[in-house]
Amino acid sequence: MTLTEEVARKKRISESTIHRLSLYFRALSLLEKEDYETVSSKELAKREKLTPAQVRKDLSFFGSFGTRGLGYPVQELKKRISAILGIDRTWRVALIGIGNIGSALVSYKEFMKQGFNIVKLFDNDQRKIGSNHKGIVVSDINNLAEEIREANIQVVIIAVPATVAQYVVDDIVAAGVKAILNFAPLNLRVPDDVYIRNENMSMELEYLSFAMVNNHTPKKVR
Amino acid sequence: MTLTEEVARKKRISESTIHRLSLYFRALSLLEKEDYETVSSKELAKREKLTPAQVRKDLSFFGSFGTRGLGYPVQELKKRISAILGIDRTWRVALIGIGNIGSALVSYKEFMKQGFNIVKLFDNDQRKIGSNHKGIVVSDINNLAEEIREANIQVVIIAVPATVAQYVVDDIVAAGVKAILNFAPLNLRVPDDVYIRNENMSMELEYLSFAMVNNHTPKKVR
DNA sequence: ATCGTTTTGTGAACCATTTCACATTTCTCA
DNA sequence: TGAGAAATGTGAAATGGTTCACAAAACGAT
Ligand SMILES: NC(=O)c1ccc[n+]([C@@H]2O[C@H](COP(=O)([O-])OP(=O)(O)OC[C@H]3O[C@@H](n4cnc5c(N)ncnc54)[C@H](O)[C@@H]3O)[C@@H](O)[C@H]2O)c1
Ligand SMILES: NC(=O)c1ccc[n+]([C@@H]2O[C@H](COP(=O)([O-])OP(=O)(O)OC[C@H]3O[C@@H](n4cnc5c(N)ncnc54)[C@H](O)[C@@H]3O)[C@@H](O)[C@H]2O)c1
Repeated sequence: MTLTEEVARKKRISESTIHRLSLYFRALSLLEKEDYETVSSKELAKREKLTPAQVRKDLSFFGSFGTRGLGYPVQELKKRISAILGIDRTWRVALIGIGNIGSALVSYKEFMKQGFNIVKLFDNDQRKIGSNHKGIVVSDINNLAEEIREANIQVVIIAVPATVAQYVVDDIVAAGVKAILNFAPLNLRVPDDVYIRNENMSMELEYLSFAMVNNHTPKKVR
Repeated sequence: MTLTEEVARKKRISESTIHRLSLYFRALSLLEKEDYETVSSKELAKREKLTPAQVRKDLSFFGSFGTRGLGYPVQELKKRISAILGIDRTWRVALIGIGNIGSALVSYKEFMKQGFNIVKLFDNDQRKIGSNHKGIVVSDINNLAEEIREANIQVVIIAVPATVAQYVVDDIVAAGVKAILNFAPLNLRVPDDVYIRNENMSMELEYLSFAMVNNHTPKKVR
């Protein structure tokens, strides 16, 4: 068990903290490009609309990375956070459903930059199977289990219609995949040892709608 | 001021509660299709991986919609929630940046179903301006302010490269738009009276990565 | 070397959200 | 009509997350 792992278990790092690590990582990437050597919790907070105390507390869960009076070393902190998030490596990703959203995702370069390499595509449409997207040939969903295992896939992105998503997930789980990012708007059943996250775009639009109709003044904006 | 508005102000409804209303709405739509007349907080909770107490508490912020011993009337509750969320009406939406993700979003039927009608498209690429997507002709970004006002746009979706997103947002804000959904991976500056939400896909992948590397056992899964 | 300034790291206090637990209501069936 | 079962609605307790406030550390200027 790594140190980070130990910490995460003991202190029960919250989902919000993890999400904010993503924000810090993004801000640090920019600061690095802008040739900053160090950055204070104040500046980091300002850039992501958070509070300095929040930044320091989040980081303190994982160690003590800063220098009092100076701030945090940009490059070093960025490396540390990427290690904590597990994006200091590459993950082998498969994408299932090469339709509207699937095709967009294949072309999304940010994923690759953060270590998520899409190396397999699957669909069940004969017109799509065999076609080439960004150098990857679309495989037949019927060969899912076999090809997932052969290609050593660790993460699967689901971009199929909601009506078939549960069947597809069942197959993915059976093939041994433990991490799933789901774009279909429904709650998928998976065993306890499989991590699944949902990307639900309607939710954010509905939040905007609620805010407008109710004149909502939330304590915090994400 | 509506009743709902009053409630939202006084009790300071949390972001999590609002997000869960979206989940309830989704579950109720399905229950309606399955011809359920009523549903208990227990069943609703099970379908969205929440607790019955959570469901009841959330709903109780807005009124008392159920019948003891019976549960909640499916159709009625669905209507109530859509009124609370402000999706019992249509919103006029413009989409800016008709690239990979933009094109996918234009074709996404769920938005329309929930009252978000994409009625305007903008881009700055001459090859795209004038082209037709799902019956909508792409406008020149240079006419943004004028056309946004003319078309009475209330919500804007941003799908342009991160490098230009701030400029685009500034123009949108100047045109009087008060609600923005942003897909570019950066924190955009907007005045306090403008609602902005970010859709950040890397965040969820990074969460999965963190979970795998750290053997994370969160209290709650979204 | 010392002083004033800056900024981290972190318990403790505070605040928000979730869960508990139960009185209350309604329904069903005898 | 009454008894038992089901399930809501909601204060109160428990838990979890954020902010405060300050001691400690490091730096730069003199
Ligand atoms: N389009 C969007 O912008 C958008 C946004 C958010 C969420 N989503 C969700 O993403 C999913 C896909 O949406 P879309 O607009 O890309 O739809 P789409 O119809 O364009 O694409 C779906 C793809 O899945 C393939 N497919 C169907 N059944 C399959 C199966 N059993 N195995 C493998 N592949 C199969 C189809 O051949 C098609 O290529 C839907 O669940 C949708 O709700 C879409
Ligand atoms: N592709 C994805 O799956 C994906 C996923 C998540 C987020 N995003 C984000 O969404 C944004 C768009 O990504 P994409 O992959 O669709 O890129 P893209 O390059 O395919 O599309 C961008 C579009 O914006 C247009 N554009 C550029 N400058 C403009 C301007 N000043 N005014 C109006 N239009 C302008 C371009 O002509 C192009 O059509 C990026 O910020 C990206 O990070 C993309």
